[in-house]
Amino acid sequence: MNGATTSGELRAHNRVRLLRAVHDCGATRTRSQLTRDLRLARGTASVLVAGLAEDGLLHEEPASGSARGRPTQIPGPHPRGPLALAVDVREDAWELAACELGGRVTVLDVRPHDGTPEGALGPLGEAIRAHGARLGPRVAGVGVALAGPVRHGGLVDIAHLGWRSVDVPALLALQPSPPAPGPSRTPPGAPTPGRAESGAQAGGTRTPGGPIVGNDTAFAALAEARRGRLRGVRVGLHLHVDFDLGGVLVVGGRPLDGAGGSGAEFGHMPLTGGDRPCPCGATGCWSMDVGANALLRRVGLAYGGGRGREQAEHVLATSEEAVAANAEALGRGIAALVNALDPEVVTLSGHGVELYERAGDHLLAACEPGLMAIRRDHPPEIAGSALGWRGSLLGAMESVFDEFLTPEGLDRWR
Amino acid sequence: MNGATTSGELRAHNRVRLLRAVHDCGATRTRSQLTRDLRLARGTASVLVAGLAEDGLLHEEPASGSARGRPTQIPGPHPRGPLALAVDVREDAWELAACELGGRVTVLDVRPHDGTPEGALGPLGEAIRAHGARLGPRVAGVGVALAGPVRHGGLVDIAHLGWRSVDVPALLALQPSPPAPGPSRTPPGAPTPGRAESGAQAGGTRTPGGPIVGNDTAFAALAEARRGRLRGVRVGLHLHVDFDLGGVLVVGGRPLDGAGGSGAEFGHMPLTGGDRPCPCGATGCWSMDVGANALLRRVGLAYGGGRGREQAEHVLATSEEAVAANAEALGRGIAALVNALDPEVVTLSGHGVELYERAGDHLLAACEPGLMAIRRDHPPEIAGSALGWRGSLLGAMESVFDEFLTPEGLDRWR
DNA sequence: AGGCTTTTGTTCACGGCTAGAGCATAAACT
DNA sequence: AGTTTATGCTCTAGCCGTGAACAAAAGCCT
Repeated sequence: MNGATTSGELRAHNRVRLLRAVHDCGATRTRSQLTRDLRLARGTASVLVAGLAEDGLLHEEPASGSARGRPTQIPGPHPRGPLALAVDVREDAWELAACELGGRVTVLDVRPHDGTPEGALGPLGEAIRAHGARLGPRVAGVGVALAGPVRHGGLVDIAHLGWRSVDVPALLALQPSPPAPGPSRTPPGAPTPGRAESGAQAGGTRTPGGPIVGNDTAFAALAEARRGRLRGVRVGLHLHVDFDLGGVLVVGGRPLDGAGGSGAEFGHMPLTGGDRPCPCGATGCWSMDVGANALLRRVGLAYGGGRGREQAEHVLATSEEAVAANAEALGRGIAALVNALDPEVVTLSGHGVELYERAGDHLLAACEPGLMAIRRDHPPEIAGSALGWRGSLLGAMESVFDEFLTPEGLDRWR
Repeated sequence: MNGATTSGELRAHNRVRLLRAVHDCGATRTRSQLTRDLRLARGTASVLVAGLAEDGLLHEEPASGSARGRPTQIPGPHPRGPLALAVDVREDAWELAACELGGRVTVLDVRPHDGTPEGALGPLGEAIRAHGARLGPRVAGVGVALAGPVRHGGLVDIAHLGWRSVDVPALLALQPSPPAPGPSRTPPGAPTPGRAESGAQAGGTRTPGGPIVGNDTAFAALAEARRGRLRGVRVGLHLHVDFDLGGVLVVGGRPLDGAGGSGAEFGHMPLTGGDRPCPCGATGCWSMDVGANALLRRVGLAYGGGRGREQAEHVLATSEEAVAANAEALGRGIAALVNALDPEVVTLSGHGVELYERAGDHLLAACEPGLMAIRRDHPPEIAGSALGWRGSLLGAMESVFDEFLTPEGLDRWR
């Protein structure tokens, strides 16, 4: 990603590499293993670990198993080290968790809400601020997953809930308060040297000092890339089925966000030949034919507005026909995307896992004829998510650590 | 991209950065400008330039304009420096060129061919070998653009020409001959330390020691990203219209290739609701409705097989109706891709430029209703390519320099 | 139990790298 | 002709990772 050009940046770069390695393996590997993984000299690793422990970023504990030589230690999260606050906001409830380096999750709060921006985000903001005050400077950042396209700056649209350009950071009241008027330490005209200027995040967008707001599908894909079925996969396609369908390409371990921050919208391509108007404003979107809303519509029940999760699950469990129709629509769209993008693996999360388990044959049968001949020889593997419904929350965490585990992020730590 | 971890890699990394900067600016910037661009100390730049000149990679010439202080020099290609051989193979002819660092192109040969693999690639291979022998060790690599999906290893399918798994490196006879039996300097079991193992290229695929074979659209997109309208654009969409339609996403300056090397196939998604079987094996592909073949079909002329370029150009110039239909199909597909991927700019090359000039209103009118409401506020700019029909050739060059301008690539230079 | 082997952590001299200061150079400006 | 300005060159200082030598801490063998 980056590249050090001076000796000083070298050190910073290797600190990041080491912390990232600890985080990515879930704090399971020993110091000597990490030394080999990163091709460091033992002396270098020694200095790095000592420095990071000194800075309250790492804490070594004895490895449990015992081998032949001198016992090694396992670097893990420091007891007073950085925490990522992660939130998954669904159409009907939200969940808030604190995550250590390495990925251990502690759920702090789960609450249902009424589907309005204020009803959902007001209490959530309070909860975040309360926990933030308690945890103090340990909070390295806040990541928020939402079930709709997110534009840069944190503006969110959830068409079927009636959210239009909802300013999530503002409603969460997590914007840093504007600088108080009066004498300032730094003169107003002074440039801020060495400050990273990119606000782009893999799967999320950040207002400076505020939360990283991202699409749930993109975050689920990010988690899948780091700790799930897409780990080590160079090009993967992740599809998240909830009330509707989200899809995003994962390249080199990160989901692609678009120019405006909202790129995880494969669901809004007309891949299944339908002509039904979509709440998004376009027509015949793939997303109209896959997901809980499509299941409910298929059996003639009311749908939309983020209601009916139980009913949809009932349909999923009982209506062979509705499930097959959903799976077929899913398969046809997958074929189109596989043609275009040639992913190595296609992963399904949310209801996608059940759709694939219960009607995988329908899915594959609908996929096959849509593939180019050259794709049929080596079609991508289609697999259920390894993370289930937890993906979006984990992805929100990863987005925070992605920003923290950089030379600039670490610079801000104490 | 990469990241130095030791002091030695640091030097290699900075050598690459400097050469890349020279190449990317087309050898137009002065040494002092480059020093500032790369945030190097003047002393460091001095050492680097001297080293690169010593190695026959760079040659400084006095800057033409004159300013106040001591005159500075412009680093450019060394007269005996590396050359990229670049080839654009179309359905009916090919073009071979030699390219210096900085991007100056010297066309070496242009020849029509009969559309068969042997007829096209046999003479081309001869030409490449002849020029390769003449230029000797200056040849840093060979890049070949082809009008069809390219799988890793250089297997190419051009459905409408009847090419099926054509082994391009073999037909070009550019595979390195197997090592001669007998005593070898390096013992057979000895590992090759520090050797890069990835064969993946942005927009191309390489057999070790052989040419980099890539899709023409992907190469055109690569060129557009480096020297055209997509320069500096984080997420762009490039569409190349020739006999049919190719499309690829450009992220961070490089077109996305898929897992198997062939990712530039947005043309083979069913975006326009057609049901015509496509030679690719799928049905209703977007590519059926855009391009020279679609124009010819529209007016009832024979099409396919890579024939009829002149007729298609005539239709393009005269048939308002056929052009409008093409432009509308193009617009509808663009809307779908913009929804899904949120590009900052959409660029058109090949016939796409003329389609947009002659029927831009039809294109935009067909695009608009397919967009999500949130995309309509800030739709991406749609622009003709800055490189015209030269893109694929230039992209083939860039793919060679992308591989050469790495620490490993430079290591192999003398 | 005691010595040996194996593996890892620690320390330190060494070479390589870039930054930055000071000086030399070469043009334009006055 | 002297001054100003921008750049190139040279050298020292400081930082970094390497790798070797040594210390430490466990298992293994007799």
